[in-house]
Amino acid sequence: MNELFTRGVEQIVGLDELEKAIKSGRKLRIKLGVDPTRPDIHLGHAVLLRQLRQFQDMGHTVIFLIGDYTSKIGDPSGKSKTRPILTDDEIMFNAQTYLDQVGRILDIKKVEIRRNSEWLSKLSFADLLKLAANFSVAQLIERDDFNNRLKSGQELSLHELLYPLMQAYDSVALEADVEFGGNDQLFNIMAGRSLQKKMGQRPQVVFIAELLVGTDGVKKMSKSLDNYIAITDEPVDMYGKVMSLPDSLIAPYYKLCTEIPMGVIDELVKTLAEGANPRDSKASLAREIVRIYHGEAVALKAEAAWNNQFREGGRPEDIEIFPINDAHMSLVDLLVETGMAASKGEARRLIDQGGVKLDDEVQKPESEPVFTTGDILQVGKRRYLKLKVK
RNA sequence: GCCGGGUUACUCAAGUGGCCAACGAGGGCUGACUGUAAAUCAGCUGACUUUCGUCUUCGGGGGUUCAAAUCCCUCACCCGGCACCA
Repeated sequence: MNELFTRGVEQIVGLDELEKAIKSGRKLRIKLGVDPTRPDIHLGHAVLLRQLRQFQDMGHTVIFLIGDYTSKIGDPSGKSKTRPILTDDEIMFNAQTYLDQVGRILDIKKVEIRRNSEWLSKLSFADLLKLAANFSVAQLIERDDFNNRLKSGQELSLHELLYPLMQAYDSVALEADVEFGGNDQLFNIMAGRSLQKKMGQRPQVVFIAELLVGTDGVKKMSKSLDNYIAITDEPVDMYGKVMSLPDSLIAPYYKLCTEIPMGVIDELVKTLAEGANPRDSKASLAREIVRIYHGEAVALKAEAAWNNQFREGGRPEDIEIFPINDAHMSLVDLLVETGMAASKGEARRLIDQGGVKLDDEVQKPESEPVFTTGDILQVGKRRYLKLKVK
């Protein structure tokens, strides 16, 4: 219970209010807003979603707010550029994909799903002006991204300036008690808190989740940086991506991505510091994470497959079969035809560099193999094809 | 509408008439090493060609020149500023 307010939490504004409310047994309305721009949910999002799940299990109501209206504007959060405006179809598609994935973590049947077009589309211009009167320009441009853009002479549209206002109004419309978000959402969520106050509502508690560092070990996990582990990743990929993490991320990932008790994690960190092999703890981390999203049996299987392929240098179990017509075709052509190389030039390069194997035998530029059914073509460390001569 | 700046390969970014298939960085790929798909090191990273070499590429189109990413004209888009309109 105590961990609920600390583990994976960067900041809570209104912690006292939250504790009191929970003690009183009141059912809380917890808002999570999403701009349905990119559909892949990854472990970084999961930190927050899993926290929500805990609240949900305590009987509180999670409100999943799809920013269908606001996404037509484009949230400026963390963006140096104005986002493109999405079409209705794209929004609907992304939102559905999002919901499907969220269902792996939250009990989606108990989630209240709302769209902010429900109320935002009904606001008149006069309503908007009234709302806008609650904020000063100085307050809005205080925000970092806005400020930076102004200073560096970049474009900042008026409609973007209004974004925090709309998100704040969402909280009013939903009568949210708590709003969740990453730290890039701090400003917007705070705006909601103060607008609620001004409009005579109980101000929402601001719950900011900790950021998860991506697989590169440096930047925050995000799809656009391609350093993410999606919760829909194939088990073996998921396992492998965790194994490829820099050792320094073992503890943070245990803390943010699993429910292993903190005491156990601290113990683990200690043994690592004393020289234990990080691989072993990383392997159990990988297994645990795969287990959460795919189940125990699959996790064990993924581990076995990964060990076989990468630790023991074996082949993966299921190799795709590629049919070829001519057993005497050149290796270069074969590589291009199978898609292992994008061009003949690239195929030659791969061969020159010793990256192409046929049945475990490194192929030299001058070799002219004759292919037979069942031959295993390998490019690099992890691309395999089984040939089938017609 | 006017003035100025910009548009270069996956991304950022150098290059201002021939030495440019185009510096550099990131990314990607391959190899070595490793507990690892990490870190580090090395090589590669437009297409065709065994090699010599040939061809296409620097926002689009047109032109000048023996020769253009580089000069001129024109069009499109982006960024500033100014003006016009309120």
